[in-house]
Amino acid sequence: MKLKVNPKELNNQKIAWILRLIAAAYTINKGPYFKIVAYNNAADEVEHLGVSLVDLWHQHREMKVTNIGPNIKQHLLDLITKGESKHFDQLLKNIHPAAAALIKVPGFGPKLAYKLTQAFDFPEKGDQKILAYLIKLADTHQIEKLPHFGEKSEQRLKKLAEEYLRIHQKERYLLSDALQIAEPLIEYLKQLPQVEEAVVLGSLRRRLATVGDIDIAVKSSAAKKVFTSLARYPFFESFEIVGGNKGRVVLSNGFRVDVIIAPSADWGSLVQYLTGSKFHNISLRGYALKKSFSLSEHGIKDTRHRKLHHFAKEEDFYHFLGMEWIEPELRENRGEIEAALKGKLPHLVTLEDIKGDLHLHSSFNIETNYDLGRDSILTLAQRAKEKGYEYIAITDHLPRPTLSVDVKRKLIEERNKLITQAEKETGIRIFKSLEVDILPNGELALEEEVIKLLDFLVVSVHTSFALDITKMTERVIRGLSHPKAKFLAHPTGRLLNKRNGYRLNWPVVFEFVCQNNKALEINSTPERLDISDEVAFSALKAGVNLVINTDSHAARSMDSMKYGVWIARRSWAEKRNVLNSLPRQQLEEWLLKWVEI
DNA sequence: GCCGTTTTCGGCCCGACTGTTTTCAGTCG
Repeated sequence: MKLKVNPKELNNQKIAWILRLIAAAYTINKGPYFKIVAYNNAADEVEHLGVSLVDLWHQHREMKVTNIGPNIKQHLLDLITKGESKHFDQLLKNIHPAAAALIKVPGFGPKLAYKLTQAFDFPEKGDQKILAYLIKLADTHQIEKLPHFGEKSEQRLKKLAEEYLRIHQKERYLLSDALQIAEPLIEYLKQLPQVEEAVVLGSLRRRLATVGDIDIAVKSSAAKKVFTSLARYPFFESFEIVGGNKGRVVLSNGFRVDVIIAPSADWGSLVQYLTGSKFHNISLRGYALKKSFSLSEHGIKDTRHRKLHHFAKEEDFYHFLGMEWIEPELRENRGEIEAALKGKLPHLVTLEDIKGDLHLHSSFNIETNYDLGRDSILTLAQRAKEKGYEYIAITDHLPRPTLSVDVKRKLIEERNKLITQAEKETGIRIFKSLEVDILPNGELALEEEVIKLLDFLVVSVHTSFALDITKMTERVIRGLSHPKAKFLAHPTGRLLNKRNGYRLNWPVVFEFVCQNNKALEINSTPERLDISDEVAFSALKAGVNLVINTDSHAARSMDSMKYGVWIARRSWAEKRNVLNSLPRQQLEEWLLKWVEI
């Protein structure tokens, strides 16, 4: 096959996919093992990069990325500038295009894809068509005739292909949805007499914005009884036991839950191993290996004395390696192992550190084109009080632009009265604010006469998402330049599984935010979680301050704060990096200090 | 092909599961 890409549509995801394809080509061609590893490492890196590789090149003429050395870099530049790479095409020469489609299916590796596409006359284009052809081959028992294949593999491949067509193309699950499924199940398991402990594992424990499936570890020495009880849990579509200690459940809503049983003696090792991330564990093993230790879910093996050390507690597993216990949110191989060795891990911000919510929508009828909130200003303030907050900001959407300034002013004055009342009634400090649109040219969609009635402004982009990266960057910077604009809300506009969000030139935005005493929001709405932890991680490195808000349109949604805090923790945020962890007086000093730019 | 707390050469994570064949290859997390 030949690789043809449109440089304009080249994003990190596509680049990662191409790098994996090259790794697969080396595997098929029995190329050197280290090249396969190198290309896969490069793909992993690109996939987890906070910035777009293509943007990096266009803006700075550089591409300094771990695991991308001079060679891979040159090939990628060929793709970015010419849309093709002679070297890649040479490697892919004997690979059928259908093989590239087949390896997207979990369970299909390079060798299998190669064998199948060599043996049969697959269509060249269209993932659906290619998989349909595979299913037809299985149905007509063509595959089992091949050497090293049998009836069971044939049926397995068919099942994998069908599952991919049915489920896998679907989106990942939101963190919030996954927790709503996992938490009752954990409670159910914990109640069982044979169960000492039950926790979530994997990406859910590390609090990723979205997760592929749910893994739960159960501490028990009676696996069989646990499985029997598990099979009685309501809303199952199917239940099967995989190996001796693992049960796989598919819930009626399509969610997959794996339940792994471990005895208490090895609990720590197992939980460490299954929490991941894969990259954290690889890095940890690499470090351990230098000290002649081999790590696994069973414990730590001293390779010189062949002695296996067992760990009942995860903390002891890390301590044995001479490092601090690492918070699950940090386990992404972003330098946490080095920090843990030096005893310099960050003291991550917690939900209890949060003193207020600076992005809330009330039900006050402000004559806006956008959605109103469901609850009154007073209700929001009361909820804030219950949560132990010291302050909130009411940041309704702006009034319709077509209204006269007079009408707008009257609306705001009326609303200000209600805010003052609620403030008196609850003792919560309530800032008078609006969420103001930044127009495509960077102007704010609100007149100065109205702005002066407000304490500060939340600014955000709600229209014209398609501007190019340079124009969009100028736009948000100009919007943030208003002295009363204190932070950019949902800075990329992404909607998880639905919309990628616009691109910004982050170094430029970071610098502006730092130098002008502004902040970036982590929006805690489960469908947004914007900015991402990757972007927040680089933002904090650049010295940017964060605010974590819920953007609630109902009092109940104010509980979503935890999701934003988790994203902040994943980006290494400490309390001092999060402005709405400040006590009221200090927060006011920041929020109400307007500096002309 | 890339990297560096054994740093410019030598080494690159680990074990389980599955299906096939009977000692291993392929894939996954």
